[in-house]
Amino acid sequence: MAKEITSREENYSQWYLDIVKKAGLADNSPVRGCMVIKPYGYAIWEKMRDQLDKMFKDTGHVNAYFPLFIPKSFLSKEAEHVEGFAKECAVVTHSRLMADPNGNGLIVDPEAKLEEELIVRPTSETIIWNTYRDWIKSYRDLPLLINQWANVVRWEMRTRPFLRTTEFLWQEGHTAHSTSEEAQMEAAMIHEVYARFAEDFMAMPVIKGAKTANERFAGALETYTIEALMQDGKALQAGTSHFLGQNFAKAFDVTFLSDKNQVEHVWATSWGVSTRLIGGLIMTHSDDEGLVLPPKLAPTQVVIVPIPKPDPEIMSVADKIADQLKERGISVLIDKDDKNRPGFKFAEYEMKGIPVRIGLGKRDIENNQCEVARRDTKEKMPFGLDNIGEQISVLLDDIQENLFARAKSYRAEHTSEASNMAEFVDILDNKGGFVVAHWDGTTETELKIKEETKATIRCIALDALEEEGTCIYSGKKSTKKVIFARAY
RNA sequence: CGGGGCGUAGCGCAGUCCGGUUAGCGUACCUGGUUUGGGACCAGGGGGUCGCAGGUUCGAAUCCUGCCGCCCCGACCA
Repeated sequence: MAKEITSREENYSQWYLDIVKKAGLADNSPVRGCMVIKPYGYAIWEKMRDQLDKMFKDTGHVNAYFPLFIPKSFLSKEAEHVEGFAKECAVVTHSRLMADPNGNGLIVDPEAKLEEELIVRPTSETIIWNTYRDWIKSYRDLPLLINQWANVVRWEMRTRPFLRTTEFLWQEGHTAHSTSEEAQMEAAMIHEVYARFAEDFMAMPVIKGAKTANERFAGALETYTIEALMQDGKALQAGTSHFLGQNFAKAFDVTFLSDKNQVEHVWATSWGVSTRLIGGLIMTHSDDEGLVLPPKLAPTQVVIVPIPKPDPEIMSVADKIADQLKERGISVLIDKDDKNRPGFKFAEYEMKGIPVRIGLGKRDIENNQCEVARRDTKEKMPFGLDNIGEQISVLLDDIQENLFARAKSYRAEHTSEASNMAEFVDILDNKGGFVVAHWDGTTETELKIKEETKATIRCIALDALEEEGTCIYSGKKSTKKVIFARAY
């Protein structure tokens, strides 16, 4: 494995690509815009998935699976939805290949053209709502709380590993309710679940807010978002939860008989997070030495490195340490490699972001101790071997908290207020980060600001104060400040 | 799709301007030895349709024509 990664200061974007590659998270693939997620990257996704899945189930949801392909006609049933996704759909037109009569390998068999073309799902609202029509007859069938773990395809023009790929993995929740209020509560509740996951597990602070009409999901009445700030001062939309009103119910004619024997359309939500979270995780915590992972999502939390190399005496002590850690549910790897020297291994494990490294040599064993190094601060300290399990457990909690605190203080330092356009542009160009400013509430102003500064309204924070002010662009009246940033 | 850049060993590159033995370097990989508390050293070894297809030439990684692909910046987006 290569030794050097580009520093963040030199080229942030290259730094990111280097981390993805050299920490062994993903490789490019022969297919444009698609990546191979390698075992280590996938292990992180599995940790995220398992935790989120638990949170969804704890809030009453169940998993199901719907088809990858969607009949083309479905997509056009909800007008805004089709407008939002039509430009980035992969389309299946034929079902068969044949040998080229001219001898140039394989060609599409023109005889095998499909009656109705199929869309590879960019999201599953349409096929799911088409199915819900048959599942929902009575208010007693509601609420219907379903989640699916799946891959989706959006034909993006520019891609970056994890942050934006043509195919990506995600979960999408699709719920149906008998009242508007209940659906809105569901969307808000999931929004809260996402925020808790981001902060408590990813150690990534997020702002909870609502999207403006312009930035809303195609077909939604309200889109809630969690917005995170990356180390280069750009914002990342990390998860969204949508209140869809009755749009999809009407488009797919999904009705139920209420307890008052009235036919009504159901109310809907949908919500999702994707492998993009891994990109957010990387850009929130990692440094010029490599990946930094929060202990709660690290596939391996502790690695034990025998020094200078494995031998029976050291390995037997290492096994005992590992047993004590495993008793506490800590995932631990004992390095059994006898080829590389310790210094090489230290650098490798730092590159992979393993939160805690234990160095164990004869000298340590004589003193009944080991050398413990934490990835987040790179500090090293001796730990006694007695009650090592408890000490490491406390340390892992401390690392988790420290990463969150560090990210929060970065965000605080990179959140500014602007009272006019000059200040606004100055902050964006020279400092980056979130810029809090008054906005007149019109899409027109929002688009002008985007055009002139490349900054978008990330969200209207849920906890934004009502206050009189004037829009930084138009000078018109504003009732609250909103959060702007340049974003991924 | 616009503007830049690049295709030579797994990865990173030199060689191309000005054609000429067997295509080279670093790293990674394999073998042996000495090493080992922060990215070791020595010796030996394997690995290449020089992006593809034509053309010019006694001779092409190098010159000409066409094509393909990738990366970066922008518009679009989770």
